Amino acid sequence: MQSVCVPAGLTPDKVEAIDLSSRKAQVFNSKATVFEAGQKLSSVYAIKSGSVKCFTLNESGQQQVTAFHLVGDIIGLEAIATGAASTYCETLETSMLCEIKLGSLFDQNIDGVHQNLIRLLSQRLSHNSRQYINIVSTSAEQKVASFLLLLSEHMQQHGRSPAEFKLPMKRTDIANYMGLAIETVSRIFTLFKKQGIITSDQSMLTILDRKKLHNRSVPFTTTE
Amino acid sequence: MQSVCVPAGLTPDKVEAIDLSSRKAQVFNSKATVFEAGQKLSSVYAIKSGSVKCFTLNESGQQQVTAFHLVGDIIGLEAIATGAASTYCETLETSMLCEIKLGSLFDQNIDGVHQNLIRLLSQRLSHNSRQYINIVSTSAEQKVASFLLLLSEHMQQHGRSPAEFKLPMKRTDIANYMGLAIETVSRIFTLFKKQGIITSDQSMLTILDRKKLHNRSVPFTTTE
DNA sequence: CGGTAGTTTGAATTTCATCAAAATTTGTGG
DNA sequence: CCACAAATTTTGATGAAATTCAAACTACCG
Repeated sequence: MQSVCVPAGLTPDKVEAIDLSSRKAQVFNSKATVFEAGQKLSSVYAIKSGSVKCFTLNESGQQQVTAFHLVGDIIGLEAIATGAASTYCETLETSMLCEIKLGSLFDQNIDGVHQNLIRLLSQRLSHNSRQYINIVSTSAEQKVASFLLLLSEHMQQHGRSPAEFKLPMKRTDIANYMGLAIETVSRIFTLFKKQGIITSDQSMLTILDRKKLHNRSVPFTTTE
Repeated sequence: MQSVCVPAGLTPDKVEAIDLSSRKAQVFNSKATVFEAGQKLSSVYAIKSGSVKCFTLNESGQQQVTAFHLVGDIIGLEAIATGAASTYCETLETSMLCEIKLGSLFDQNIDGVHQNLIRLLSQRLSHNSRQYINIVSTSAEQKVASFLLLLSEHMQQHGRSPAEFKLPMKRTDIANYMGLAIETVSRIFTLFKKQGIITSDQSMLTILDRKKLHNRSVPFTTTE
């Protein structure tokens, strides 16, 4: 998961405080487009609730998922340098996003917003690096285990249960994101279920044995 | 390759101009440690010449390469948020690095250095995203082709020949970075040689047929 | 020139993708 | 609230791709 992190020092709330004119959150239906690749973008968006996926399209229209973002994340940061979005971004469920005009972050250094933004971006780089390690790992089992643990951590950091949460994305998206076939992801889920590591009721996931899950995950990204 | 990019608006030279006291570049021998994971870091480093690899270590001492950085890159950006390096960083050859104190970037917004740093970080995110796509692609051949093209682009952006350059890293490191076995990387190199796409004399690489190489690369990351 | 590190090549094995079909879940209209 | 259709997930069988193991070969360094 790229940047499923609490943006320390630049929480959505703090950022919103900068630009009062755009503090109101907008509601997006499920599968709504937040922005498109190449689109001129002069804002970033804080996710107040819900979740989104970011992806690119190749010439034959196939998706490649590059990131999932959940509550508390800020999206569109990649567009600051060029002024244009580098990926498509679509809600995975009904979501509330708060638009933050870049001008408000750039023009004046109110309340140290520059430093906060720099820290947020730096933090995002660390998270990307960690996610990179998860993906590069050769075993599909490790990839899926690490993916679930990262989601779980994010939930915990946002005051939710790390043991029980909803997976907003389809298996297809997970598979695509992890560079695996959907069948492989499915098989690993059933394997973990049989081994009593997780259970799932519809899209609710329960981590029964965190330790075992951790043992199956990528050894480089140990936080616990 | 994470961030093999010209940091537009924050070239090493520009950044150095901020903090005159630390403008002098230091020479690092090959295989020298620039910083270690967990080490307190209050500077970033601009690569004036040479190259480095960043990696993590797991409990059994195995490396996982997370990035290569070449001339023109700035390293240590991931440490800004936490104040501590998140990876080890080692030179791949004799290199010259220029230390840039973070204080000089943070304290005052001289010459819009804040905005420049923000742009640089944002740009890095885009590059990571692109590299992510290269890695997630399922075919080993695509991974290696994309890797070579990305290196080539970086060389061009730094005024060097995009068709002929030195690979500073070992096959082992490339394989590790791409999540492949070293034998697989080797086999793909020989395949590309047999097909007249590349040649290599020792560590010098020559791209003979850029178009073919591009056809073999990941379809999502097309710049050309 | 000899020894070590690094690379290449071949053969056997494992892992994962693909294809096909069944089972389950989700969404919709009555 | 239920029934039906569509979408998604699961499961099994097969094949392709990449890893592993082993050994030979080459470059590099004192």
